[in-house]
Amino acid sequence: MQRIPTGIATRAIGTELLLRRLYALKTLNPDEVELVASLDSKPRRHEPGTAICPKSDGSPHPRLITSGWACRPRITADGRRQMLGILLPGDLIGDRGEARPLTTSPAVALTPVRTVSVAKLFDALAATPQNYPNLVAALNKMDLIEEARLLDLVVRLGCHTAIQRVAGSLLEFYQRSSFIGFTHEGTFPMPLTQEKLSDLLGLSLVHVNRVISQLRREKLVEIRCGIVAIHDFARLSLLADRADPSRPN
Amino acid sequence: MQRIPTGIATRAIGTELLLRRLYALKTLNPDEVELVASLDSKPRRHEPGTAICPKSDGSPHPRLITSGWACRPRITADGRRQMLGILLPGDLIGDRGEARPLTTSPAVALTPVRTVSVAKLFDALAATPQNYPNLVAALNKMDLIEEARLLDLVVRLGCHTAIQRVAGSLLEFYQRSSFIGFTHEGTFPMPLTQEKLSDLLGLSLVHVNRVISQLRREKLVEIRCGIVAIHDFARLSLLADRADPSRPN
DNA sequence: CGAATGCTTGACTGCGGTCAAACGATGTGG
DNA sequence: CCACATCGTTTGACCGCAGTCAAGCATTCG
Repeated sequence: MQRIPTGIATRAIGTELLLRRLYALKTLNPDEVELVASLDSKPRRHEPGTAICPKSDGSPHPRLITSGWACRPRITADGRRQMLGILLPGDLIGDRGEARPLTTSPAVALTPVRTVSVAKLFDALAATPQNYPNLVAALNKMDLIEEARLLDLVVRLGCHTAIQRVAGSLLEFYQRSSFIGFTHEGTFPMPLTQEKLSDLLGLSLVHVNRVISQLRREKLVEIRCGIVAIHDFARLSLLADRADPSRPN
Repeated sequence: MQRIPTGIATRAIGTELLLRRLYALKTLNPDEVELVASLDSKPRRHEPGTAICPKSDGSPHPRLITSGWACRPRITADGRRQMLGILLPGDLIGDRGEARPLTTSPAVALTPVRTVSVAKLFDALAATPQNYPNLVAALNKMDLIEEARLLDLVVRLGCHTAIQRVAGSLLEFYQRSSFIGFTHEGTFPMPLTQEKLSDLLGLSLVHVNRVISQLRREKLVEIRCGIVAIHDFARLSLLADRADPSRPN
C-alpha cells in the first residue's frame, strides 16, 4: 500500500480512511488530496439497526462511513434475511451520479456508525472532472471492487460449504480491515454477531456457531469479544477456496 | 412495452432485438434509432462451449448477442462451477467505457451464438453523448437491470429452497424472453441443460431434475424438447418468492 | 434482581448431495 | 443396417451437511 504524503492534515478523522483507500488505488495529486481532506462537513451518528441511507429521502446524498460497520440487507417475502454486503469505515454509500442497484440498496447500521456527507466531493467532480483525473479513477475502482465482492459472494453462496464461507468471509474482513489500518498482528475487530454473519452467508445462526467452534478447535481462528485472531493464514486460505481437504485434487 | 415506430428498417435482424429492449426502457429519437439500426457489422458465430469475449483479447470490443444463449461461468479452485448470469439475445457483453467486473467477466456460449460488434455504437456515444441522450439513458438502464439480477441471484442462492430457485429462474427467463418477443402463450424456448441450470442455481444436477419432475407432477411447469410451458403463473410466482406453503406466514 | 442479547450445545430431522445404473435420442463408423 | 459412443434425462438408494427445535449459559443493562 502506498503512503499518504505527510504534512497533509486531514480535518476530519474519517476522511483519512478514504484517502488511504484511494491512495492504495491511485496516486493522487495535491489538489485531489486537498479536496478529499476538506470533507469535514456535519458528521452524523446512526444507531444500530437504523437505516443510514433512507431511500425515501428524495435525494439520498452520498456519505462516507467514518466509523462502525453497516450492511445492505434484503428481506424476502417469507421473512428470511440476506445481506448483499458489509460496509466498513472508508466505504461510500448512496447515489453518486447514476443510481446503481447495489450502491443505492439501503444500508443499515450494525454498530453505532458515524458518516459524513461527501456531496461536496461529488459535486466538484461532476462540475470539473478534468481537474481530478486520479480521484475519478480511484473512486471508480472502489465501485468496481465492491461489485467484484458481490461476484465473490455469489460464488460463496452458490458452491462453498459452511466452513469455506466462514473462512472466506473472515479473510475478506481481515483484508479490508488491513486496508484501513485496523489490523494488528493477525487480529482485527469484527463487530458482527453470529446472527448477522449467518444472514450474510446463507446459513443458520446455529451452524455458524458450530463452524466457528470448529475453526477454534482446529486452532485456525479465534473470535473473542468481537476481536478475530487468525492463527494460520495459510491453512485458512487453503480451506476458504479449495475444496474440503478430505478429497484430494 | 412500447412499440418501435414502423417504417424503420433494421438492416440486421439482431439489432431489432436491441431496439426493442431499449425502447421498452426509454423512447428513442429518430437519430438514436438510426444509430442502433445501422449496426450491421460483421456478425460472428460462436460454437457452444467457446468463449464469446476472450479476456486475453487485448481490447474486448463490446458485442451484441443476436441469437443463442450464453452464460458467465466461474470455476472454483476445487472444480465446481457457478454461473454469475445467463445471457439472452439482445444482451450486451464486453467492455464499454469502464471495465466493470460483471460486464467484463468472460461469457461462454451455451448454444450456437451469433454476435455483432457494437463498437461503432459506443464510439459514437463516447464522441458525442449529447446527441443521444435517451440512448445513453436506456443503455445505462440495461446495465442497472443486469446488476439488479445479480442481487436477485444472491438472494436466490442465499435463502431460497431448491424449488424456489428453479421456479424463480424459470419466471425470470420467461420475463426476459417476453421482452424480446420469444414467448408464446406461456411457453418459451430454454436451451439450458439441467446441468447448466444446476451450475446457475447452486444445486446438483440430480436435484434439479427432481425439482423439475415435481413441478411437472404438480402441473405447474412442463419442460420438453427445450421448450418451457408455464401452466400456472400465479402459483409458480407464489412458490418462487414466498416460503414453502407448508408453514403459513 | 429480572430482562434482553448473544453464544453454546445437544438431539433430531430433512433437504439436497453423491453414487450408480438405466433409458432415450442422436450421431458415427464399420 | 447394426454396433457403439455420447449426451442429456430419469430414477433409486444411501448419506451427510446443515436446519430446526430446545435448553442452558454468560454478559450486560435497566
